[in-house]
Formats: sequence, structure tokens, C-alpha cells
Amino acid sequence: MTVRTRFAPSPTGYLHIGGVRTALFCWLFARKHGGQFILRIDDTDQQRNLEATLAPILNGFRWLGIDWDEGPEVGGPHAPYYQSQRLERYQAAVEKLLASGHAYRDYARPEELAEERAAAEAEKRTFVYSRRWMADTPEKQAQFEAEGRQGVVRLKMPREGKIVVDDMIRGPVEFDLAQEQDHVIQRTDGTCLYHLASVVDDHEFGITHVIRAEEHLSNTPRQIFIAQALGYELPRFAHLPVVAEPGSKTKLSKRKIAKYLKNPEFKQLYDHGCAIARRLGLEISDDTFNPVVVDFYEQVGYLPEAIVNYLLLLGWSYDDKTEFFTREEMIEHFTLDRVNKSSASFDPAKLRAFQEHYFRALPAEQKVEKVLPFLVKAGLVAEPIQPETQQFVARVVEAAGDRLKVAGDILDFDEFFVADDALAYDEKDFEKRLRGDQTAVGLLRQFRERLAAAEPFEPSALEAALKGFVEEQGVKIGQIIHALRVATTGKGVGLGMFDALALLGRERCLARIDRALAQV
RNA sequence: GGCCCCGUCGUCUAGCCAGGUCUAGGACACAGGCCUUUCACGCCUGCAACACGGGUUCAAAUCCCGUCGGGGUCACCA
Repeated sequence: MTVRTRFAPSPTGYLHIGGVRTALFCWLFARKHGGQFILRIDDTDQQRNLEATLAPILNGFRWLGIDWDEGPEVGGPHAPYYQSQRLERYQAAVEKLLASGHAYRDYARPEELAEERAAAEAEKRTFVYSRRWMADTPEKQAQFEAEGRQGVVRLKMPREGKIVVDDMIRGPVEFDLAQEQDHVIQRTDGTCLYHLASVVDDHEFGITHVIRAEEHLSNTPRQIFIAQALGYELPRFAHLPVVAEPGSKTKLSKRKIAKYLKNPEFKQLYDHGCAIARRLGLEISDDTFNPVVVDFYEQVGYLPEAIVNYLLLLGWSYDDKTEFFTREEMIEHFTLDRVNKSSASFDPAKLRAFQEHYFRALPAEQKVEKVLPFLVKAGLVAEPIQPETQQFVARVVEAAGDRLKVAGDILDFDEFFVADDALAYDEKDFEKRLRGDQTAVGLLRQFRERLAAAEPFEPSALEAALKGFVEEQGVKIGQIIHALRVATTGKGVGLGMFDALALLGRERCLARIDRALAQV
């Protein structure tokens, strides 16, 4: 038997980080067993702009390297993979359920149902529909319709006995059928609902393992009922714990970002991203720019392998030590029995730690490739990229070293890409290191001449020049270097001073020093 | 509230099924220190958990029962 798993997003316009974790586990399981991973689009709830709402989701998976063997764009033997295009199959299943007595037409009005529900609640008993408006004969159906009622199709759930979900992560879970509702499977307008559609598709696609989040566990009995009523062989089920909010066990939600921002680590992740987005001129709204949504990381310049590795360890572990996995290793080692049962909180700081690890390990040329698009988008580098520019960027990247944690961090070093007369000074640093420090200004004035004569204009020679200079002057290096830094880079923090000077070159350093001195 | 799931450092987790090797291991975060022209990196040190209560046993984080706590779900959403 070939393992076939699926992930079934509804086209909502964004890819939730928790959804990715689920998809990743499905994908890993399929790859591990040499099976197929299928993407099915759950768009039974009429969607206006399918293309626009699906694109970010597919794009997110592509970016993360989670490829699908069947589904949108790639097609497959069971096409179509859009539920909105499979309606007649659901209809056939509904007819079959009706014919076999596993479902019935129901003509209750919403307010009548609400009344029953309220009555049950008042008596503190579990609500179970009375089936009062069940049309189990053609006469009744005609009568209800004559009353102007509109019918739906409901599942006729057994009212006694148990259904056991044999979950691969949780073991056997028992549900009492007396508690189950006669769920609607077809609406008044004839369209079908998720549970029915999902079961039919899973069967027709030959899904062997339904791996999904725990929020679906309590839906499973009714899906098993449908599957059995339709004579399907049951897939195996595995319910993953939910991905929770930072510092809480509540399910992570895109809409609660305001709340998460109270968490310092989440805020740091977000603010860092926003700073980059602003420099890129990106729109910052909770819909388009949100750490709960995968797009965020791509836009800011995270590495997909970092995100995937982080997510892998959210609810799964290999052993007590290993934390970095290549794609091949995760596929090799992944098993469902090492998935945790309890929910795992999204930890922004840990995610960043993975990112830093992977970005640090990236070869220099690849860092340059990652960084270039950001410089272009920020308008700091013009296209087409000239070889000299590429080389210069490579030097900046090298000098920046571990200061670059995500690709977008290159924009922190914009001073190397702006014209000398356009260099912006950090207000506070300029005040503290230049305007407020006459000694430093005097030293800087003198050192300018050394710089004019320094040869070669390279880090080690420059360092020797400065060291020699401070020794002659009988001052400490700290008394001038900050002023030099602010004058040449506009900032109080940055690369190693001598790397920065060398990068700028003699002409630009002198021009910048002159400009700064003129403004003191 | 009913039903279902879960409960080891702040967080992710190892250990639990097959009780002793656990004075509970690792990672992230945090604190202190070192390095240092800034920032970052790096290095060293430290802080910190078996939810609680009963059993069973020579022995329990591990097995059993109960309590408490947290979460999921209860749609003509998916």
C-alpha cells in the first residue's frame, strides 16, 4: 500500500504557520514512506476570488520546499483537486446515504432548531435534535414543502453505541454516539458541507493517512460514520496537537496579533520585521504582514530551512539532543510516534535562533544572492546589477559577518550604498560623539590628514594608522573612534571601524568627515 | 456547561509504554563574566521543572485512582 497524505487548505489568502506545521508533518510522512503528498483545495464555501486567495498559500509551500505530487497546478490522476469542481460526486454520495437510510431530508426552520437547542440547554441536557421535521416519507416531504419549508440533508446518526477513533498519536479515543448530532451534510441551496466532501475526497484520492490538527478530533466520529455508511475503507487518523500562542496553550490565531505583541519576544520579531518592511516600502497590515502568516518570513528575508527546522521541532523530536536536520535527515527520521501529545507554544525567540544558525552557516556567495534583492527593492542598488556592485556587496556582507541575521538586515548597512551628501546622521549619536565632544572633533580633524595619506587604504593599514595616531597623541582609541564612526557612517553602531573605512574608500571617507565637521 | 484531549525548567523538549543508571539531560530565553572601537558573534559560569494528593512497590517523573489546571470542540465554517 502506498502512503498518501493530504493537506486541505481553504483559500483564505494567507498561509498560517500552524497550518504549515501540519502540512509539513503530512509531507514528511509521505516522503518518508515513499508515498504521495496531495494538496486539495477546500473551497466548498463559495469563494469569490479563488486565484488571489490561493496564490499566497501555494507560494508559501513552494518557498518552504514543501512540494505536492497532486493538486493545483500539477494536476494528477484524481483531478480536479478543487472541491468546488467535485460537486456531483458529493451529490452522488448524498443520494447514496439517503437511499441507505444513513441520512434524511430535514425541514426544520432555523428558529425551530434554536428553540429545541435552548430547551435542552435550559434543562442542562445535551441537545439532540428531535427529528420532528424529518421527512422519512414522500408524504411528509410534500407536506413540509407545501408549508414553504426548505430542506437540508442531515446525517442520521445512531443514538446509541460508541465510535472509536484509533488515533496514531493518541491511541483509541471513544465517543458516545448519544452525544453526536445529526449534522447537516447538504445545505438548502444544494451545496455540500465539509465533512461529507472531505470524506468523499479522501476516499476518492486514496488517502491512507489523515494527519491533521487536534481541532478535528471531535469531528472524526461523524466522518467515520459517513465513510462506513458509504462502504469506504477507513484511513488511519493522526491528530496533531495545536500550535499555541506564545506563552499560552490557546490556539495561535492570526487575528490576535495585538495580544501577542504584549509578549516581548513576539514584539521583537515583529518590530524587526517591520523595520525591514518599512525600508522596502511594504504595506504593513495584520493581513499582509503578520508573524503568524508565512509570507512575513519570506518578505523579511528568513531562510525557509530555518522555518521548516523550527516547525519540525514544534511537537516532534528525534532524541534528546539533535536539533538541526537537513531535509534528508528529517525525512529519514520522521515518525508519527515521536509526535508529542500536548500543544506547543510558538516561540519567536527560538525561531530566530534557528534562523541565525542557518544564516550564519550560509556560504558568502549565497548570502550575497539572498541580500541583493533587498538592496534592489529598497532602491539602494540599481538593476541590472553590475559586477563591481556585486563585488562591493560581497565585501559588505563579509564585513557584516554575523551581524546579518536575516537577508533584510543588509538594509542596516545602507550607509555604504548612499551618496556622501545623502548620508543621514543618527541624531543622538551625532550629538554625543561629535557636537558634544570637542576633544573628539579636534582629534578627528587631525586624523583626517592621516587618512588622506594612509597607504594602502585597507583595514590593517588603517588600523595601524589610527593606533599610531592615538599613541602619538597620548589618547585612548575610544576617544576618537566613535566620532570617526559617526562621521563616516552616520551611526554609532556598525561594522568593524576599519572594515567600514576600507569599504568606503579614501575619497568617500574624507568627503564624509568634511561634511560632518562642517555640521558640528 | 456536555464530550474529548493534554499536564517535566519561562519556552521547545529527552526520559514515561518495558519502575532503579534521574542529586531529571539538551536547546532557546534570561542573569553574570571574558573578549572588545560600537554592535553582533564566540567562550565560560549560573538560574530554572517532574501540577497536587493518595495508593502499588524495597524503589515512581515513570504504574493505578482521584483532584486541580490548561486546551480542543459543540454551525446550513473549514
